[in-house]
Amino acid sequence: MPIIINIDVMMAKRKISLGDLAERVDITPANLSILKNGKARAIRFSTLEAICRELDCQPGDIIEYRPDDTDNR
Amino acid sequence: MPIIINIDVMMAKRKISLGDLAERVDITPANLSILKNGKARAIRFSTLEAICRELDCQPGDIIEYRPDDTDNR
DNA sequence: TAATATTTATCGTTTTTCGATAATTTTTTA
DNA sequence: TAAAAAATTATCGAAAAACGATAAATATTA
Repeated sequence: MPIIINIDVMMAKRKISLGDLAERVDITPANLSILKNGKARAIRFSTLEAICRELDCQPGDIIEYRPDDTDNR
Repeated sequence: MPIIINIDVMMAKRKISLGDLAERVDITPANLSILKNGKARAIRFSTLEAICRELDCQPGDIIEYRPDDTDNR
């Protein structure tokens, strides 16, 4: 799946742990971990909003589309 | 909800209609319309991927977090 | 105004989030 | 290096939501 989730960089910038971010986003650490590590297949905008709010960033900072090389158009 | 979906700009850039984009993304025009007009509450990464692929853009080009003014942090 | 495109709505099915929880693994710290 | 803490992974069930199919309404275009 060439949608890449990268929350780690912003977390490092904000110096916030997964546990703390989970608490502020109001989601369990287990579920945030799943999302953070690219195991989720979708995301609710309410969750995305909370993450962006707490990390003070844009969706584009944590979600990337990386076309695979076979997909040249 | 301060997550703003803006697919129109990229569609205009690529000169593609909603119907055509829907077909290429393999989703019904009705559902793409819902997504495009901010009526959806979530998105599957598979759908986001297909949209980015067909519009040749990044998630950040079509999804924006706009904090509301009461939300000053 | 007629044709076409888009939006809105409803229903049912399927998918997926997410909580709760526990176990496992990794990382940090003393 | 051993213990503690944090993060990851897994499972189950409930709730939410995507999405298809379809039709109707509205808007746009020719």
